[in-house]
Amino acid sequence: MSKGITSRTDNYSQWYLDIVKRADLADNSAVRGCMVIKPHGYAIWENMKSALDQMFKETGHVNAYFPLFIPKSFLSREAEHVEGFAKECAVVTHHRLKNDPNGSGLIVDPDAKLEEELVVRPTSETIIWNTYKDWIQSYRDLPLLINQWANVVRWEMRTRPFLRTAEFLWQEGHTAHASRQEAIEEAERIHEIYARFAEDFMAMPVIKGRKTANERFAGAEETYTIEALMQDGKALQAGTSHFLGQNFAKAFDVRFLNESNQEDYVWATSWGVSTRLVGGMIMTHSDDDGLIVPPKLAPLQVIIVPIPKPAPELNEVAEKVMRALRDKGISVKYDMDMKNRPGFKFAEYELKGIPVRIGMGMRDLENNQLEVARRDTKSKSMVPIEGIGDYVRQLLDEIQANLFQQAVQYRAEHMTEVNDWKTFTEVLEEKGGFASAHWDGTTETELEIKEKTKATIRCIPLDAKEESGTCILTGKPSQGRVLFAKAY
RNA sequence: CGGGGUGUAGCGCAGUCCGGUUAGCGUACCUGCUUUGGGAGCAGGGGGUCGUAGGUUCGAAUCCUACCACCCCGACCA
Repeated sequence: MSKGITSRTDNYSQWYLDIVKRADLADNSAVRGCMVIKPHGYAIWENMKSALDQMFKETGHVNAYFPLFIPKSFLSREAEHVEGFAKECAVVTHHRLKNDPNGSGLIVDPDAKLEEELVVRPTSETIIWNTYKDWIQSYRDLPLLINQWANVVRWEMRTRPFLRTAEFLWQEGHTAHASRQEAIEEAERIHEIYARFAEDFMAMPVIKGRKTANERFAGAEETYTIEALMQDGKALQAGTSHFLGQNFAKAFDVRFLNESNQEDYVWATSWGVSTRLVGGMIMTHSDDDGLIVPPKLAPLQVIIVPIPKPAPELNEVAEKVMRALRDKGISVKYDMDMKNRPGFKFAEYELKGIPVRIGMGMRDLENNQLEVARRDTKSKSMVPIEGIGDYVRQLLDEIQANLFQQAVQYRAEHMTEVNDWKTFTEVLEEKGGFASAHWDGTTETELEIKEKTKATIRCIPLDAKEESGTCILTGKPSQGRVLFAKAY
């Protein structure tokens, strides 16, 4: 495209990289696999963060902070957990540098070797449960509902901005409960919050479901997931919430006395969403002209562009319009830049995904009206200055709703029930999206299907109806459909 | 880690095969003038250890060796 964005049909992953770059969301950094999140990208994450944080607080959670470094021995306490993460850990082995005696700059001081190596957290279950052991004595200390906003490191071989980076930002909740039931309810409550956040704020429809044993979090008894569908037909795991049973309590010896003075291990959950959501947002809504941000997450909701350039009469009206919008809780900026012409600004703000643009020239003022353009449909209308606040408020809501509706429709069109192997492979290969099919419930079959089609079981939907059928691969009996897709 | 590709100005590239004055183009940047309702025009100007380190040569962006980084496609993963 003229704006330097590869079209989605030509090369979807290049399009994605172009959007990230041209919309000023992130840069590659000097460190392999790690990105610099630029102000515009970070502002979107901040908006996600504050909405989620509020939802967590409303459900009784509090924030805390645990160390970046985890003693290596902690990681190995829970057998499945260590197996899941061992392959992608950054390890700190020394604590000092010194000048190379041979004069070739700094070297690691061999005398500064750590007695116990430290792992840069890939997730914090182990250090947190080691701490909880000291905090929990009785059922009166429960439930313990803690969340932390942090960075984590997973040494990925292949990275993509936001979707998979070696270091990423996220929140991880870690809760402790007196009963199995209570912990399961907590995991479900958060699952629900994630789904609501994705749909209400990101305008990204998600399917709520459970992971199969094979796809489950290392160390969990049950993993709940929200799965979204991207515009290229691939699925994105957008958030997971885990019921951890007593696995970590046993590994870290976290016991409590219940009301009948009996000792028991506590029940645990953990749950997280990450900067990956920014990638999900991009791939759910954006088009070949640039980024599209749902109004509720937009760093800036409305931009006012003076035509052809700032002038006293225009500035005065802009001030008035901004007051009217801010009264309605809308974020707005007036572009006072003298350097660029309107056409340039239009393109630039479209690239950055500002939901609404107001164009304002002398001709408009004479008619007491403004040109209001919406980013999602790119349509423009002339709107009376009087009542502009209410108009834009309503327009933003409409944009938010429209983005969601479009995504819902896309997903509906890419949700295919299939009953035979041939159609199954064709759907996955050509049409993309979710293939809803019967599965015999075994990991062997799941792996064989992955081997043959590159598709995985994204989830067992919570709302799946009971329906007997036969496995798409083996023909063995099945009690319900699961969702297959190629995934990010 | 396998297969392929690319490293030359902030960004995008040509030049490399076949070594030879001062390394070039677009864009962005700076100055001035004219412009201004969908990425303005003209003129002038600044900006380069040609990825890094060795080697060959009178002479290397160009040839040789090693290394590094990034991108694409696989295997692994949120």
